[in-house]
Parts: sequence; structure tokens; C-alpha cells
Amino acid sequence: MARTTIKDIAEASGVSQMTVSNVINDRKSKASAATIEKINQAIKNLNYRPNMSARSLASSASKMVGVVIPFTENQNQLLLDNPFYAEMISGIESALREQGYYMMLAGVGESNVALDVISHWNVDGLIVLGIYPEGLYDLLKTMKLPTLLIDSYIEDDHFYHLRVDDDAAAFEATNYLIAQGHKNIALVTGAIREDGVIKRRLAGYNRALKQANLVQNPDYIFEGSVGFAWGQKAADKLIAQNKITAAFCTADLIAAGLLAGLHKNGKQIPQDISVMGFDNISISQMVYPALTTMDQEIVGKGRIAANLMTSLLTKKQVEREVETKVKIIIRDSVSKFKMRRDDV
Amino acid sequence: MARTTIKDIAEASGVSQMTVSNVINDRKSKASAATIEKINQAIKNLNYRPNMSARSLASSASKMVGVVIPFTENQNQLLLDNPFYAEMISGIESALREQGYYMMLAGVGESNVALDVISHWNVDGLIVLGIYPEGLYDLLKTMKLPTLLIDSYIEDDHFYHLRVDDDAAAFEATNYLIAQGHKNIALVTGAIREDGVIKRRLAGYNRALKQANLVQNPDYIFEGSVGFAWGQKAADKLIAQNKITAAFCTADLIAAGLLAGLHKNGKQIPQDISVMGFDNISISQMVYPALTTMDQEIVGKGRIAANLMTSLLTKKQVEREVETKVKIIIRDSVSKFKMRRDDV
DNA sequence: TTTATATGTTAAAGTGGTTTAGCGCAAAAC
DNA sequence: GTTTTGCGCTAAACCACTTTAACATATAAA
Repeated sequence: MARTTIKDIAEASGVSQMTVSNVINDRKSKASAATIEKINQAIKNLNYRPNMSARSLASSASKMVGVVIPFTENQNQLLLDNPFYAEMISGIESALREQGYYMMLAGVGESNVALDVISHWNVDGLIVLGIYPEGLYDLLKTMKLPTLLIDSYIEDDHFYHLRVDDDAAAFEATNYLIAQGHKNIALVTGAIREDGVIKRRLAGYNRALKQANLVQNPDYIFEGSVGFAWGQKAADKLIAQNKITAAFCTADLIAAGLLAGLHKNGKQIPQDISVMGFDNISISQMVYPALTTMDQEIVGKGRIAANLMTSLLTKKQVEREVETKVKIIIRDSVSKFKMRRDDV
Repeated sequence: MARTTIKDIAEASGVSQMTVSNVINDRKSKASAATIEKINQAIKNLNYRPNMSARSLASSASKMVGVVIPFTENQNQLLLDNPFYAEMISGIESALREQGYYMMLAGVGESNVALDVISHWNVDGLIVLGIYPEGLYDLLKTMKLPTLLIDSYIEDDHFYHLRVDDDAAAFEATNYLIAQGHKNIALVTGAIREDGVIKRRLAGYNRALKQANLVQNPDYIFEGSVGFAWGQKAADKLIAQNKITAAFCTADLIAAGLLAGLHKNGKQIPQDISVMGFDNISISQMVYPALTTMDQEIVGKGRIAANLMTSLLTKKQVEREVETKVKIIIRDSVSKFKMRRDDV
């Protein structure tokens, strides 16, 4: 017993395939109420489900949105154990699904073959998370698809952008640390790239220090990569700079690593060193002490991204650059500055 | 300029479409070496990429494998912020991709509509993570697809299974706690279901206690749900049973919550209470103290699942039940039992 | 009344692959 | 020496939808 097709529905309800198609897709030149009723009845009776492959072939549109995330360093595996991406993706997927679209995941790392796959399937649009080597953006442009970049500052009219005001957010975070009386504040961060968010966060950090007339010591800036391991390693370096009493990490994952590294060195947090994160990933409340951090509302941001994309795909007017909100979350990893013995 | 099709390749290399198709798909009745060369050349020159929709329509196979994971409780969002699923998925995806397949993610929760989507797209097989209401399995069977269940004990010839030896793993974990001298050992767990892994882990736990002639106190079993929040809540209940000196959690996520809850109550870990986890998700080394746990090699398990599936799809012989290995990882959350003041 | 416009519907022609059936021709088997 | 087998290749039909063009009929406008 083969699968029910649109043809079966047409025969069962005594109309042409085209009328059925019109009803299913809710097209302008609507069928009469009676016809619609008949057809819907038949669809229900015969348990008809449209075949997406046929639909996609005929219309060269797929109701699929490609979502690009990074691969792990050398494994070529989706960087899903980074909760930032995981949470963002579940946000994107849910909103996409609500709008009748489907998410197609693709990783990008040493190779871009995953993008080929995406193009084989005729995706309708692209949402790209994070930042990649230059070349990728050219490749993206050749695909001639509506493309939304999340958290990047690539300048090109082809792309739409979604991000927070990274400069302002870092400024606010640093100010919070300053307000707690800290004067020697480190920045622990991933790689600083011209077209990335971190450069803006660095600017916000510097701006806050300057406004408070604090020295901007380049030795207080620890640049590595976005990950737990780097945070752990940074702990040692940070301790070596023994005046530092607080650290602002540009990602919670780094902050979590920093916490672990500091613990290993026998430091108490926040008594010895205050740690501030960024993102508010789920892990930030699982570490000890729970992280004070900048909430990005990651899932919500993902949903906004998806909705922007579906608007684009339905030719609605969409701003080229959209900003989402940020909010400080106060937990237990930051405390007021207290003079330490060796500072006396 | 329209996309290059197989027809273009056929014309360019002076053969029929069918010959091109045969070469591309590497089919039995091979073309002559010369023809193959000509065709491959044309493919490269014209930058031809097969259209998957067309291929899928014509062959009613899609090179796609549906992967089913749970939705969040009431949000209908993919449960990706549970690192267990996130890690498993990146394993599945990478192995699938290496075999030329593509992963299609679908969530299941209050509704199963996501499964419809999957069937619209003609997926070739199904990998199902975790455990669901009875009804889902009937639905799964009606899809008449090769189906691999990960971590479930549903009895039905239709399904293939992949899991660890949950009983033995829990036995080993509990024995480790016993070997450290603990006598009053709690089990903190998600819901115990007839067809789930937890029932087997409970059995292993009980078996270890029995073998060591320890009392099996039902008050030492804390049944809730698999999640950080439940772990936190369980901490209070566990403390109320003041003889308990160690807890075996059936998931790292629960263990992480337990840690947080115990901290909040001023407990020291492992000095006051030892905590053992299960899974070895990435978070287990981020919490404080780092979790001693049972490693499931989640990513590897995902890869094994994917390889089983592709074997199934290529009609290779496959065992109906496959077991993966488990290994204890000793970190800092378990210590030897020490007599406490109030136990004197 | 005639003409224009909109509505509801349809038949036929794609969309880009694969499946099926079969055709020459050469080598192997009888 | 004839028949069988297998190889390399092809033409045509088909997969389940959408696009296009067009045709009645009803209603509104001139």
C-alpha cells in the first residue's frame, strides 16, 4: 500500500490536483468553502501527508533553514557541548518549527563540506552562529540566500545581523566590578578578532576603566580561546599578577574554567578573587560559586533569530541589524573588594 | 543561470543521463574507465551538485536519519541544554556524515508533530534517544523504518537497542562507594520506569548493597526527575536522613544539582558527603569538586549508534542488542568514609 | 447590453533525479 | 557454430508535487 498522494486526495474529493494543492498551501485564489471542506475531509480520512521532497523539487524551496555552527577543534564534530550553541539552537529550532520551517544543522571547521550538504537540500535561508575564517563569508555569499549572522561584525550588505550591544554590556559588567570597589580587574577572553564580539567587549571594558580613572594594564588582559580549558589555564597566569582582585570573563565557559583553576590553586571565590561571566548559560548556576554574569537570554535570542529569518523569507520588511537585550545576573562569584594582607 | 543538472553533465560528456547517474552513485554495471573519467571531469568543470530533493523523490530514500530527542518539559524545545543529549548528538552527526548520511533532529514531548515532519521528508531510519510514553513506540512502529533505541528496554522485535550494562555499571559504582567504607549510601535518581535504564541501575545498586550485607533502606532512595533542579531539591531531603555519607546519582546532572544543594546547606564535599555521578558529561569536571562518575563515552556511543544505523541501512548484518562500555572516572567528589562527631 | 474583473477550477508541462526494460556487441559456454 | 551471458550504455516512464496558462461562470462597471 503506497503512500497517499495529492492525486488520491484529488480523486477522493472529485477535484483536480491543483485545487488540492491550493487548499493545502492556502493560496490566494481560494477554493470555495465547500470544496475546502471536502478536501480537508479527504486529507483527514486518507491520512495524507505532503511529500516534502516532491514539494521542494517542484518549488525549489524547502521550508528548511540551514543553521551553521562551529565544529570542535580537530574532531569535526558539532560544537554542541558548548551550551551557548546548544541553547541557541533549541531556541532557533522551536521558533522555526512554530512557523512551519525546519532546521538543518551544519558544522563548519577545517572543511566546509557540510555547507555543500545544505545547498544540495535547497535550504531557503541561513543562520550563522559565531565567527569563521574570512573565506567562509565569501562562500556564504555565493549561495545567494538570505543570511543572518549572529554575533559577528562582518561588514557586508549581503548579511543581516543579530547581536547584543557588546560594548555596552562589557561596560556595564566592568562597572559592576568597579562599583564593588575593585581596582585591578582582569579581562579573560577568547581570541580578539577585528570582526568579532570580543573586540567590542574589550572596548567596553577599557571604557569603564578609563571612566573610573583606573590604569589599563595590558598584563591584565588574558587572551586565549573560548572554552573551559583556557579558563583553567588562565587561572595560573592571573594569580601571577598578584594585584588582581577581580576578573571579567567574556564567556561563562571561560569563567567556569577560571573558577576551577583558582580552586586548584587554593583560592577562595569570591573572597580572594571575584569572577564575572558573560552569557548566562545553564552551567553558570551549576558551578561553585554560582556565577554572577551578563544574561544574554540565549534561547530567546535564538527565537528572535528564527523569527527574523522567517520574516525575511516571507518578504516582510526586516532591519539589517537587530540588537537584543542584556541583563546583569547577580549570584555568588563577585563580592566587594576587601583589602588583603599583602596589599597593606 | 540555473543550477547545473545531471542533464547538463550528460550533454557535456556525450553520454546519457543514466550513465552519469550510474557513475555518480557508483553502481554495479560500471561504466568504462574512459567514460567515468569524462563524466567526472564534466562534473568538476560545471561544478555539479546533485539535487537531493529530486534524488529523494525518485528513489524514495533520502540519506537522512531522523534522531529523536525529548522536548523540554513545557516549552517544546529540544532538550539540548542537557549535555548528555548534546554530546550524543554531536557523536551521531559526525559518524552519520562520514558515511554520507545527514541527521534530521526531531523533538518529542506533549506532541509528536515533529515526527510527522520527519516522515514528510522520507527519512531512511530512526535513532531514538531516551524514553517516552508507551504510545510513541506504537507510532514509531507504524513508520516501518529501521529504528534504533538508545537507552531503553522496550521489548519489541521491531527495535534495535544500544545501551550500557546499566545493572553492572551501577553495581560497580555502588561497590566503589562501599569500598571507600561508606555504609549508608543514598540513590538519587530520576523516575523509575519499567522500561527504562534507571530500573536496572537501581537493581545494580541494590545488588551491591546486598552483597556487602548493608541494609537496603527505602528512605535512602530519592526518586525525582533527571535534572539539576531535582538534585538541588534532593539535597535537603538527603540531609534530613543524617546517617547518609554518600550518594550515588544516576545522572551527572542530578549530581551537579546535589552538589549545589549541599553547598547551600553548608556541607563540605566530599568530607561531609561523597557524591558519585553517572555519564561523565562535560559538566562533571566543571562543578566543584569535580565529579567522580561512571563514564559512558557519550560521543563514542553516539558514533556507534550512527554506525549501527548505516549498517542497517546497507543491509549488513547487525546485532539486535549492542552494549557499550563503561568506566569509572575518579575525581574529587568521593572520599573515604570517616566517622563523624555525631556518629560516635 | 456590453465589457471588464474577479473567482473557482483545470489540464498540461515542468522539477531533477532514479527505475525499468532493453539494445547492441563481444566473450564465454555448449 | 550457435547459444548464452555479461558489459556498457540508452530511452522512456515515473516520483509527487508546483507552475503556467487558460477556461468557464458570476459579478461589477461602463
